[in-house]
Amino acid sequence: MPELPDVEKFREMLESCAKGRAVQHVVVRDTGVLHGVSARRLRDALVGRRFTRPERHGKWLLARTGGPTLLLHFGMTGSLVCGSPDDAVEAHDRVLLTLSGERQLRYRDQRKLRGLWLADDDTEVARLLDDQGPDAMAVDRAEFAAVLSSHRGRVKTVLTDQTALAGLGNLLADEILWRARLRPTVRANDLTEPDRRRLYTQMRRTLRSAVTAGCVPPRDSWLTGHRDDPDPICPRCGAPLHRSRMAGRGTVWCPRCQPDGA
DNA sequence: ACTAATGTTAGCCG
DNA sequence: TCGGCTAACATTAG
Repeated sequence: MPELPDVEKFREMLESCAKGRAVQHVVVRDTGVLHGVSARRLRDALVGRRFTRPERHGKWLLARTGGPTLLLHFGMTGSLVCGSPDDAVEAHDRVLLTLSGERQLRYRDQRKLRGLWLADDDTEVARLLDDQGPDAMAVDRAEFAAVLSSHRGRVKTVLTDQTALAGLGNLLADEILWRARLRPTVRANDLTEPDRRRLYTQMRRTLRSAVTAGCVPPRDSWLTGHRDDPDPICPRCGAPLHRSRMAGRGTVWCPRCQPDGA
């Protein structure tokens, strides 16, 4: 599930659920999601702290407290749940943070591909996010163009490379390229100036809608609404969509709408 | 039984 | 150094 729009939804949830509230209890039900921090140190660092305004960079969520920062990454199946301590605990609830005011935050994740990190200060936050490219929501057109021009790989690979640009995942990349009428296999540095402008515009439009929806919505008018169909059809031109594999990820595109750049 | 799934990373190769 | 590929991580659903 989690790409930038999902993580932004978690950020908004965290802000409304936890901002200003103090951590009363920390329960780690599965230490497999902790990275570089023990359950004891996590508890000692967080209990008694109050959450301040959370931030997001790419697919990372930063739960700030004014002291240490809890960093969350949701992998492919993670989510953040805000509820009551009385809610039934589910099988994949890995970490529970009980907050003042009868609230409880939960890091829920089936596959445990990523998890939780703890940074003692901003220096350590910066170190953990050191390899991240500019955030896809915040990047300006010039910087975006510079990212594309400086990579010789395929444009889809560049869009999903978190060190080049942070936030886009497999679904968003396919969706944005389809809207911009660019084939995922074209070389990023072969894009023309109009290509780059169109790609930037469509990235912004797609992100704006997806952030409003809180996910990459599988709407009928979106490519994403059809990628799991048995015989998918392009919702724009009716041509049969193509499927392939790029960098190990399933890739869907329209051979008619997204012509070979050459 | 086999495959793919919205993520990331180490290791290998050219 | 860069880009591309594969396996691995852990788990479930079709």
